[in-house]
Amino acid sequence: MAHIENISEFEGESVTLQGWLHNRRSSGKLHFLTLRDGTGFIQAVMSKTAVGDQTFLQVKHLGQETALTLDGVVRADTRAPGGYELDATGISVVGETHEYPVTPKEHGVDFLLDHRHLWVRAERQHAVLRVRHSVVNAVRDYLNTEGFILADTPVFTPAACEGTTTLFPVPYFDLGTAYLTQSGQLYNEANAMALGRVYCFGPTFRAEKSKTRRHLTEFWMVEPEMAYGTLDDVIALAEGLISSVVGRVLEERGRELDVLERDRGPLAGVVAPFPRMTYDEAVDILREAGRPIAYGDDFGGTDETILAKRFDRPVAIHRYPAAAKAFYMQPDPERPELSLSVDILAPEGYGEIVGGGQRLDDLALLEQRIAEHDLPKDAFEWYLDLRRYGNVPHAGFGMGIERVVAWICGLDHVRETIPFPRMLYRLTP
RNA sequence: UCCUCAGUAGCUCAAUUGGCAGAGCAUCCGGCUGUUAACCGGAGGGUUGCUGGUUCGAGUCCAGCCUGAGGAGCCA
Repeated sequence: MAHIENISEFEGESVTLQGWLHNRRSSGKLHFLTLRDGTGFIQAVMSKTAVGDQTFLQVKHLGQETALTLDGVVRADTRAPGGYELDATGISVVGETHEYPVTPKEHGVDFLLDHRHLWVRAERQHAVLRVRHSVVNAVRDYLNTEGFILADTPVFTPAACEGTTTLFPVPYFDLGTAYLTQSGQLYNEANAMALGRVYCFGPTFRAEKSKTRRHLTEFWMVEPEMAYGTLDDVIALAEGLISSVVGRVLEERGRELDVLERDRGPLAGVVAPFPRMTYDEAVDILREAGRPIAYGDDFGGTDETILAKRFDRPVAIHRYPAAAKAFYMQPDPERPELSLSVDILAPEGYGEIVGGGQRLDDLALLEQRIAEHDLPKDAFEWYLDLRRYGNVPHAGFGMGIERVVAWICGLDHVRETIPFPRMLYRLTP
Protein backbone atom coordinates (compact mmCIF):
# COMPACT_ATOMS: atom_id res chain seq x y z
CA MET A 1 0.00 0.00 0.00
CA ALA A 2 1.42 3.35 -1.02
CA HIS A 3 1.46 6.27 1.38
CA ILE A 4 2.36 9.87 0.59
CA GLU A 5 5.19 9.70 3.13
CA ASN A 6 7.10 7.15 1.01
CA ILE A 7 5.66 8.00 -2.41
CA SER A 8 9.15 8.34 -3.91
CA GLU A 9 9.46 4.54 -3.78
CA PHE A 10 6.61 4.31 -6.30
CA GLU A 11 7.86 6.65 -9.04
CA GLY A 12 6.43 5.62 -12.40
CA GLU A 13 4.04 3.12 -10.80
CA SER A 14 0.27 3.05 -10.53
CA VAL A 15 -0.87 3.47 -6.94
CA THR A 16 -4.08 3.90 -4.97
CA LEU A 17 -4.05 6.47 -2.16
CA GLN A 18 -6.65 6.51 0.62
CA GLY A 19 -7.26 9.94 2.05
CA TRP A 20 -9.14 13.19 2.08
CA LEU A 21 -9.43 16.12 -0.30
CA HIS A 22 -7.43 18.95 1.27
CA ASN A 23 -7.96 21.54 -1.45
CA ARG A 24 -8.98 21.81 -5.09
CA ARG A 25 -8.06 24.24 -7.84
CA SER A 26 -9.72 23.84 -11.19
CA SER A 27 -9.49 25.11 -14.71
CA GLY A 28 -11.69 24.14 -17.64
CA LYS A 29 -10.12 20.78 -18.31
CA LEU A 30 -7.78 20.24 -15.34
CA HIS A 31 -8.35 19.69 -11.62
CA PHE A 32 -5.48 20.15 -9.17
CA LEU A 33 -6.41 18.08 -6.14
CA THR A 34 -4.39 18.28 -2.95
CA LEU A 35 -4.81 14.93 -1.21
CA ARG A 36 -3.78 14.18 2.36
CA ASP A 37 -3.62 10.66 3.78
CA GLY A 38 -2.34 11.23 7.31
CA THR A 39 1.27 10.67 6.29
CA GLY A 40 1.54 13.76 4.12
CA PHE A 41 0.15 15.94 1.36
CA ILE A 42 0.44 15.49 -2.40
CA GLN A 43 -1.04 17.21 -5.44
CA ALA A 44 -2.84 15.10 -7.99
CA VAL A 45 -3.47 16.39 -11.50
CA MET A 46 -6.68 15.17 -13.08
CA SER A 47 -7.28 15.91 -16.75
CA LYS A 48 -10.68 15.68 -18.36
CA THR A 49 -9.31 13.47 -21.13
CA ALA A 50 -7.89 10.95 -18.62
CA VAL A 51 -11.03 10.38 -16.55
CA GLY A 52 -13.89 11.34 -18.87
CA ASP A 53 -16.53 14.08 -18.75
CA GLN A 54 -18.74 12.49 -16.10
CA THR A 55 -16.03 11.91 -13.49
CA PHE A 56 -14.48 15.28 -14.22
CA LEU A 57 -17.78 17.05 -13.59
CA GLN A 58 -18.36 15.06 -10.37
CA VAL A 59 -14.96 16.05 -9.01
CA LYS A 60 -15.69 19.70 -9.70
CA HIS A 61 -18.34 19.59 -7.00
CA LEU A 62 -16.43 17.73 -4.28
CA GLY A 63 -16.03 19.76 -1.12
CA GLN A 64 -12.95 20.20 1.05
CA GLU A 65 -12.30 17.14 3.28
CA THR A 66 -14.28 14.75 1.10
CA ALA A 67 -12.97 11.26 1.90
CA LEU A 68 -11.83 9.51 -1.26
CA THR A 69 -9.45 7.00 -2.80
CA LEU A 70 -7.45 8.17 -5.75
CA ASP A 71 -5.80 6.03 -8.43
CA GLY A 72 -2.92 7.46 -10.40
CA VAL A 73 0.65 7.26 -11.61
CA VAL A 74 3.43 8.75 -9.49
CA ARG A 75 5.56 11.30 -11.35
CA ALA A 76 8.55 13.34 -10.15
CA ASP A 77 7.96 17.05 -10.70
CA THR A 78 10.18 19.90 -9.59
CA ARG A 79 7.15 22.18 -9.35
CA ALA A 80 5.61 20.06 -6.58
CA PRO A 81 6.40 20.95 -2.95
CA GLY A 82 7.19 17.33 -2.05
CA GLY A 83 8.93 16.62 -5.35
CA TYR A 84 6.21 14.26 -6.60
CA GLU A 85 2.77 14.52 -8.16
CA LEU A 86 0.10 12.04 -9.04
CA ASP A 87 -1.44 11.86 -12.52
CA ALA A 88 -4.94 10.79 -11.56
CA THR A 89 -6.58 7.98 -13.48
CA GLY A 90 -9.55 7.26 -11.26
CA ILE A 91 -11.37 8.35 -8.12
CA SER A 92 -13.80 6.82 -5.66
CA VAL A 93 -15.71 8.95 -3.17
CA VAL A 94 -15.88 7.32 0.27
CA GLY A 95 -17.50 10.08 2.32
CA GLU A 96 -18.99 13.27 0.90
CA THR A 97 -18.35 16.58 2.60
CA HIS A 98 -19.97 19.96 2.16
CA GLU A 99 -19.24 23.28 3.86
CA TYR A 100 -16.23 22.15 5.86
CA PRO A 101 -15.73 24.84 8.52
CA VAL A 102 -11.95 25.13 8.66
CA THR A 103 -11.36 26.71 5.28
CA PRO A 104 -7.86 27.40 3.89
CA LYS A 105 -8.08 31.06 4.93
CA GLU A 106 -7.07 32.60 8.24
CA HIS A 107 -9.01 31.90 11.40
CA GLY A 108 -9.01 33.21 14.93
CA VAL A 109 -7.71 31.28 17.92
CA ASP A 110 -11.15 30.87 19.50
CA PHE A 111 -12.69 29.43 16.34
CA LEU A 112 -9.77 27.09 15.77
CA LEU A 113 -9.83 25.79 19.34
CA ASP A 114 -13.60 25.24 19.16
CA HIS A 115 -12.92 23.16 16.04
CA ARG A 116 -9.80 21.44 17.32
CA HIS A 117 -11.23 18.04 16.28
CA LEU A 118 -11.06 19.30 12.68
CA TRP A 119 -8.15 21.71 13.03
CA VAL A 120 -5.77 18.77 13.66
CA ARG A 121 -6.20 17.94 9.95
CA ALA A 122 -4.49 21.18 8.91
CA GLU A 123 -1.02 20.93 7.44
CA ARG A 124 0.72 22.86 10.22
CA GLN A 125 -1.06 20.93 12.99
CA HIS A 126 -0.27 17.68 11.21
CA ALA A 127 3.40 18.70 11.17
CA VAL A 128 3.44 19.65 14.87
CA LEU A 129 1.86 16.37 15.96
CA ARG A 130 4.35 14.36 13.93
CA VAL A 131 7.20 16.28 15.55
CA ARG A 132 5.65 15.50 18.94
CA HIS A 133 5.62 11.81 18.02
CA SER A 134 9.33 11.96 17.22
CA VAL A 135 10.09 13.84 20.44
CA VAL A 136 8.29 11.21 22.53
CA ASN A 137 10.01 8.35 20.72
CA ALA A 138 13.40 10.03 21.06
CA VAL A 139 12.89 10.50 24.80
CA ARG A 140 11.99 6.85 25.31
CA ASP A 141 14.80 5.60 23.06
CA TYR A 142 17.42 7.73 24.80
CA LEU A 143 16.43 6.70 28.33
CA ASN A 144 16.04 3.05 27.36
CA THR A 145 19.50 3.08 25.78
CA GLU A 146 20.95 4.67 28.90
CA GLY A 147 19.66 1.78 31.01
CA PHE A 148 16.53 3.38 32.46
CA ILE A 149 13.52 1.19 33.21
CA LEU A 150 10.03 2.53 32.49
CA ALA A 151 8.16 2.38 35.81
CA ASP A 152 5.00 4.46 35.55
CA THR A 153 3.56 6.16 38.60
CA PRO A 154 -0.10 6.53 39.60
CA VAL A 155 -2.41 9.24 38.28
CA PHE A 156 -4.64 9.04 41.39
CA THR A 157 -2.66 10.17 44.41
CA PRO A 158 -3.67 10.59 48.04
CA ALA A 159 -2.01 13.99 48.60
CA ALA A 160 0.19 16.69 47.21
CA CYS A 161 3.68 15.81 46.01
CA GLU A 162 4.65 19.40 46.61
CA GLY A 163 2.46 21.28 49.01
CA THR A 164 2.25 24.47 47.00
CA THR A 165 0.66 23.62 43.71
CA THR A 166 -3.08 23.40 43.33
CA LEU A 167 -4.51 19.95 42.74
CA PHE A 168 -7.55 18.56 40.94
CA PRO A 169 -9.71 16.67 43.46
CA VAL A 170 -11.60 13.53 42.42
CA PRO A 171 -14.12 11.59 44.53
CA TYR A 172 -12.65 8.16 45.24
CA PHE A 173 -15.26 5.61 46.44
CA ASP A 174 -15.34 5.34 50.22
CA LEU A 175 -11.80 6.57 50.67
CA GLY A 176 -12.59 10.23 50.36
CA THR A 177 -10.81 12.52 47.93
CA ALA A 178 -8.04 11.54 45.57
CA TYR A 179 -6.02 14.04 43.55
CA LEU A 180 -4.73 13.86 40.00
CA THR A 181 -0.96 13.62 40.00
CA GLN A 182 1.12 16.75 39.66
CA SER A 183 4.39 14.77 39.56
CA GLY A 184 5.44 11.14 39.71
CA GLN A 185 8.62 12.03 41.51
CA LEU A 186 7.99 10.67 44.99
CA TYR A 187 6.95 7.30 43.56
CA ASN A 188 9.88 7.49 41.16
CA GLU A 189 12.22 7.66 44.15
CA ALA A 190 10.72 4.42 45.50
CA ASN A 191 11.03 2.77 42.08
CA ALA A 192 14.63 3.95 41.73
CA MET A 193 15.52 2.17 44.98
CA ALA A 194 14.10 -1.02 43.43
CA LEU A 195 15.30 -0.70 39.83
CA GLY A 196 18.24 1.71 39.95
CA ARG A 197 17.52 4.00 37.04
CA VAL A 198 13.85 4.55 36.24
CA TYR A 199 11.53 6.94 34.49
CA CYS A 200 7.84 7.62 34.34
CA PHE A 201 6.16 9.24 31.36
CA GLY A 202 2.57 10.27 31.54
CA PRO A 203 0.03 13.04 31.93
CA THR A 204 0.38 15.54 34.74
CA PHE A 205 -2.32 17.83 36.12
CA ARG A 206 -1.95 21.30 37.56
CA ALA A 207 -4.98 23.25 38.74
CA GLU A 208 -3.04 26.50 38.70
CA LYS A 209 -4.95 29.42 37.28
CA SER A 210 -2.15 30.04 34.85
CA LYS A 211 -3.23 31.63 31.63
CA THR A 212 -0.14 31.98 29.48
CA ARG A 213 1.37 30.56 26.32
CA ARG A 214 3.48 28.18 28.40
CA HIS A 215 0.71 26.52 30.43
CA LEU A 216 -1.80 23.71 30.09
CA THR A 217 -3.80 22.19 32.96
CA GLU A 218 -3.03 18.72 31.57
CA PHE A 219 0.41 18.12 30.11
CA TRP A 220 2.86 15.29 29.59
CA MET A 221 6.03 15.01 31.58
CA VAL A 222 8.92 12.55 31.51
CA GLU A 223 10.66 12.11 34.85
CA PRO A 224 13.89 10.10 35.14
CA GLU A 225 15.27 9.25 38.58
CA MET A 226 18.68 7.75 39.41
CA ALA A 227 19.67 5.91 42.60
CA TYR A 228 23.20 6.96 43.55
CA GLY A 229 22.69 9.98 41.28
CA THR A 230 24.00 13.50 41.95
CA LEU A 231 23.22 17.00 40.72
CA ASP A 232 25.99 16.69 38.14
CA ASP A 233 24.51 13.40 36.92
CA VAL A 234 21.17 15.13 36.46
CA ILE A 235 22.63 17.97 34.41
CA ALA A 236 24.61 15.54 32.24
CA LEU A 237 21.56 13.35 31.65
CA ALA A 238 19.36 16.31 30.75
CA GLU A 239 21.98 17.62 28.31
CA GLY A 240 22.22 14.24 26.63
CA LEU A 241 18.46 13.82 26.51
CA ILE A 242 17.69 17.27 25.09
CA SER A 243 20.43 17.19 22.46
CA SER A 244 19.38 13.67 21.45
CA VAL A 245 15.75 14.72 21.07
CA VAL A 246 16.60 17.80 18.99
CA GLY A 247 18.96 15.73 16.83
CA ARG A 248 16.29 13.14 16.17
CA VAL A 249 13.74 15.74 15.07
CA LEU A 250 16.27 17.36 12.72
CA GLU A 251 17.04 13.93 11.31
CA GLU A 252 13.54 12.59 10.71
CA ARG A 253 11.20 15.61 10.61
CA GLY A 254 12.82 17.92 8.09
CA ARG A 255 9.68 18.17 5.98
CA GLU A 256 7.56 19.05 9.01
CA LEU A 257 10.03 21.75 10.09
CA ASP A 258 9.80 23.16 6.55
CA VAL A 259 6.01 23.30 6.80
CA LEU A 260 6.37 25.13 10.11
CA GLU A 261 8.97 27.45 8.57
CA ARG A 262 11.20 26.69 11.52
CA ASP A 263 14.72 28.12 11.34
CA ARG A 264 17.07 25.11 11.73
CA GLY A 265 20.03 27.24 12.79
CA PRO A 266 19.20 27.55 16.49
CA LEU A 267 18.35 23.83 16.66
CA ALA A 268 21.51 22.60 14.93
CA GLY A 269 23.62 24.18 17.68
CA VAL A 270 21.88 22.28 20.49
CA VAL A 271 24.67 19.85 21.43
CA ALA A 272 26.08 18.97 24.85
CA PRO A 273 27.63 20.40 26.91
CA PHE A 274 25.27 23.24 27.73
CA PRO A 275 26.40 26.43 29.44
CA ARG A 276 25.94 26.38 33.23
CA MET A 277 25.63 29.11 35.79
CA THR A 278 24.72 29.29 39.45
CA TYR A 279 21.64 31.04 40.76
CA ASP A 280 23.95 33.68 42.25
CA GLU A 281 25.53 34.37 38.86
CA ALA A 282 22.09 34.58 37.25
CA VAL A 283 20.94 37.15 39.81
CA ASP A 284 24.04 39.27 39.07
CA ILE A 285 23.29 39.14 35.34
CA LEU A 286 19.67 40.11 35.87
CA ARG A 287 20.60 43.03 38.12
CA GLU A 288 23.09 44.26 35.52
CA ALA A 289 20.24 44.08 33.01
CA GLY A 290 18.21 46.32 35.31
CA ARG A 291 15.79 43.74 36.68
CA PRO A 292 14.64 44.52 40.23
CA ILE A 293 15.07 41.01 41.60
CA ALA A 294 15.36 40.23 45.29
CA TYR A 295 17.91 37.59 46.23
CA GLY A 296 16.01 34.40 46.99
CA ASP A 297 13.18 34.97 44.52
CA ASP A 298 12.56 32.52 41.75
CA PHE A 299 12.80 33.88 38.20
CA GLY A 300 9.79 35.09 36.21
CA GLY A 301 9.20 34.60 32.51
CA THR A 302 10.93 37.86 31.59
CA ASP A 303 13.95 36.95 33.73
CA GLU A 304 14.20 33.53 32.10
CA THR A 305 14.12 35.08 28.63
CA ILE A 306 16.92 37.52 29.50
CA LEU A 307 19.10 34.70 30.80
CA ALA A 308 18.36 32.28 27.95
CA LYS A 309 19.01 34.87 25.25
CA ARG A 310 22.66 35.07 26.27
CA PHE A 311 23.28 31.58 24.89
CA ASP A 312 22.81 29.68 21.63
CA ARG A 313 21.72 26.51 23.40
CA PRO A 314 19.80 25.62 26.57
CA VAL A 315 21.33 26.93 29.79
CA ALA A 316 21.45 25.06 33.12
CA ILE A 317 20.95 27.23 36.18
CA HIS A 318 21.80 25.41 39.39
CA ARG A 319 21.94 25.83 43.17
CA TYR A 320 18.77 27.86 43.78
CA PRO A 321 18.08 29.03 47.32
CA ALA A 322 16.41 26.21 49.21
CA ALA A 323 13.49 28.47 50.09
CA ALA A 324 12.59 28.92 46.42
CA LYS A 325 12.40 25.19 45.74
CA ALA A 326 10.38 22.18 46.89
CA PHE A 327 10.86 20.61 50.32
CA TYR A 328 12.64 17.51 49.01
CA MET A 329 15.74 19.24 47.59
CA GLN A 330 19.15 18.30 49.01
CA PRO A 331 21.06 21.22 50.58
CA ASP A 332 24.43 22.15 49.10
CA PRO A 333 26.95 20.84 51.67
CA GLU A 334 29.16 23.88 51.09
CA ARG A 335 26.34 26.40 51.45
CA PRO A 336 23.33 24.81 53.19
CA GLU A 337 21.05 27.74 52.34
CA LEU A 338 21.30 26.63 48.69
CA SER A 339 19.75 23.52 47.18
CA LEU A 340 21.31 21.04 44.76
CA SER A 341 18.67 21.93 42.19
CA VAL A 342 18.74 22.79 38.51
CA ASP A 343 16.43 24.35 35.94
CA ILE A 344 17.21 24.20 32.25
CA LEU A 345 15.92 27.07 30.17
CA ALA A 346 15.28 26.64 26.46
CA PRO A 347 16.70 29.25 24.06
CA GLU A 348 14.66 31.83 22.16
CA GLY A 349 12.50 32.73 25.14
CA TYR A 350 10.75 29.37 25.56
CA GLY A 351 11.49 29.22 29.27
CA GLU A 352 11.94 26.36 31.67
CA ILE A 353 11.79 22.91 30.06
CA VAL A 354 13.54 20.91 32.79
CA GLY A 355 13.44 21.16 36.57
CA GLY A 356 15.11 18.79 39.01
CA GLY A 357 18.04 18.08 41.26
CA GLN A 358 19.41 15.91 43.99
CA ARG A 359 16.85 14.67 46.51
CA LEU A 360 17.03 15.27 50.22
CA ASP A 361 18.32 12.03 51.78
CA ASP A 362 18.67 13.01 55.45
CA LEU A 363 15.75 11.54 57.40
CA ALA A 364 15.73 14.08 60.23
CA LEU A 365 16.00 17.07 57.90
CA LEU A 366 13.29 15.68 55.62
CA GLU A 367 10.95 15.30 58.60
CA GLN A 368 11.73 18.88 59.58
CA ARG A 369 11.01 20.19 56.06
CA ILE A 370 7.70 18.32 55.91
CA ALA A 371 6.72 19.97 59.18
CA GLU A 372 7.87 23.41 57.98
CA HIS A 373 5.70 23.09 54.89
CA ASP A 374 2.67 22.02 56.97
CA LEU A 375 2.46 18.75 55.06
CA PRO A 376 0.60 15.83 56.68
CA LYS A 377 3.36 13.60 58.00
CA ASP A 378 1.20 10.47 57.97
CA ALA A 379 0.83 10.69 54.20
CA PHE A 380 4.60 10.79 53.82
CA GLU A 381 5.49 7.87 56.09
CA TRP A 382 6.03 5.58 53.11
CA TYR A 383 8.27 8.22 51.56
CA LEU A 384 10.27 8.53 54.78
CA ASP A 385 10.72 4.74 54.73
CA LEU A 386 12.94 5.25 51.68
CA ARG A 387 15.36 7.07 53.99
CA ARG A 388 15.04 4.46 56.72
CA TYR A 389 15.82 1.44 54.56
CA GLY A 390 18.80 1.40 52.20
CA ASN A 391 19.00 5.15 51.90
CA VAL A 392 21.34 6.46 49.15
CA PRO A 393 21.94 9.76 47.40
CA HIS A 394 19.63 10.02 44.39
CA ALA A 395 18.59 12.59 41.82
CA GLY A 396 16.24 13.18 38.92
CA PHE A 397 14.28 15.72 36.93
CA GLY A 398 11.09 16.36 35.03
CA MET A 399 10.85 17.56 31.43
CA GLY A 400 7.65 19.04 30.00
CA ILE A 401 6.98 17.55 26.57
CA GLU A 402 4.71 20.34 25.30
CA ARG A 403 7.24 23.05 26.06
CA VAL A 404 9.96 21.07 24.31
CA VAL A 405 7.75 20.56 21.25
CA ALA A 406 6.72 24.23 21.19
CA TRP A 407 10.36 25.26 21.30
CA ILE A 408 11.53 22.82 18.62
CA CYS A 409 8.62 23.75 16.35
CA GLY A 410 9.02 27.48 17.01
CA LEU A 411 5.37 27.88 18.09
CA ASP A 412 4.07 30.82 20.08
CA HIS A 413 1.81 28.70 22.33
CA VAL A 414 1.94 25.18 23.80
CA ARG A 415 -1.74 24.58 22.99
CA GLU A 416 -0.84 23.43 19.46
CA THR A 417 1.58 20.75 20.68
CA ILE A 418 -1.05 18.33 22.01
CA PRO A 419 -4.06 17.04 20.05
CA PHE A 420 -6.64 18.25 22.57
CA PRO A 421 -5.28 20.96 24.90
CA ARG A 422 -6.80 21.43 28.34
CA MET A 423 -6.67 25.01 29.56
CA LEU A 424 -8.08 27.23 32.26
CA TYR A 425 -11.15 28.28 30.26
CA ARG A 426 -11.38 25.42 27.78
CA LEU A 427 -12.47 21.83 28.33
CA THR A 428 -13.98 21.10 24.90
CA PRO A 429 -13.81 19.47 22.47
C1' U B 1 -7.36 36.68 41.62
C1' C B 2 -5.36 41.17 39.09
C1' C B 3 -4.06 44.16 34.50
C1' U B 4 -4.83 44.94 29.14
C1' C B 5 -7.53 43.91 24.70
C1' A B 6 -11.54 41.87 21.78
C1' G B 7 -16.83 40.26 20.38
C1' U B 8 -20.53 42.83 13.22
C1' A B 9 -22.50 37.17 7.49
C1' G B 10 -20.10 30.11 8.21
C1' C B 11 -14.69 32.44 8.61
C1' U B 12 -11.27 36.94 8.61
C1' C B 13 -12.34 41.88 9.00
C1' A B 14 -14.33 47.16 7.40
C1' A B 15 -18.18 50.77 8.50
C1' U B 16 -15.44 58.66 8.67
C1' U B 17 -18.66 63.39 13.61
C1' G B 18 -24.30 59.11 16.06
C1' G B 19 -27.39 59.07 9.84
C1' C B 20 -29.37 53.21 4.03
C1' A B 21 -25.16 46.82 7.20
C1' G B 22 -20.07 46.33 3.54
C1' A B 23 -15.67 43.46 1.36
C1' G B 24 -12.65 39.05 0.68
C1' C B 25 -12.88 33.88 1.47
C1' A B 26 -16.44 29.78 2.06
C1' U B 27 -21.38 28.03 -0.39
C1' C B 28 -24.33 27.86 -5.19
C1' C B 29 -24.26 28.97 -10.84
C1' G B 30 -21.01 29.99 -15.14
C1' G B 31 -15.77 30.44 -17.50
C1' C B 32 -10.57 28.98 -17.96
C1' U B 33 -5.11 22.86 -19.78
C1' G B 34 0.00 24.08 -14.76
C1' U B 35 -2.71 25.92 -10.41
C1' U B 36 0.19 26.56 -5.36
C1' A B 37 -4.54 30.33 0.31
C1' A B 38 -5.26 29.92 -8.17
C1' C B 39 -7.94 33.46 -11.03
C1' C B 40 -12.40 35.95 -13.70
C1' G B 41 -18.02 36.94 -13.86
C1' G B 42 -22.80 36.36 -11.23
C1' A B 43 -26.18 34.89 -6.92
C1' G B 44 -27.79 33.87 -1.97
C1' G B 45 -26.29 34.83 3.04
C1' G B 46 -27.24 39.74 9.22
C1' U B 47 -31.23 39.25 16.49
C1' U B 48 -23.84 43.91 15.08
C1' G B 49 -22.36 38.84 22.42
C1' C B 50 -26.65 39.93 26.25
C1' U B 51 -29.76 43.44 29.21
C1' G B 52 -31.04 48.28 30.05
C1' G B 53 -30.24 53.67 29.19
C1' U B 54 -29.36 58.54 26.31
C1' U B 55 -31.22 60.20 21.37
C1' C B 56 -35.67 62.00 16.08
C1' G B 57 -32.10 58.09 15.04
C1' A B 58 -27.06 53.54 18.24
C1' G B 59 -22.57 48.61 15.23
C1' U B 60 -20.89 53.54 17.04
C1' C B 61 -22.21 57.01 23.24
C1' C B 62 -23.28 55.41 28.80
C1' A B 63 -24.05 51.41 32.75
C1' G B 64 -24.08 46.41 34.06
C1' C B 65 -23.34 41.42 32.63
C1' C B 66 -21.52 37.20 29.52
C1' U B 67 -17.74 34.91 26.55
C1' G B 68 -12.82 34.65 24.85
C1' A B 69 -7.61 36.12 24.13
C1' G B 70 -2.69 38.00 25.87
C1' G B 71 0.04 38.93 30.25
C1' A B 72 1.21 38.92 35.88
C1' G B 73 1.65 35.66 39.99
C1' C B 74 2.74 30.14 40.10
C1' C B 75 4.94 26.39 37.41
C1' A B 76 7.07 21.92 33.27
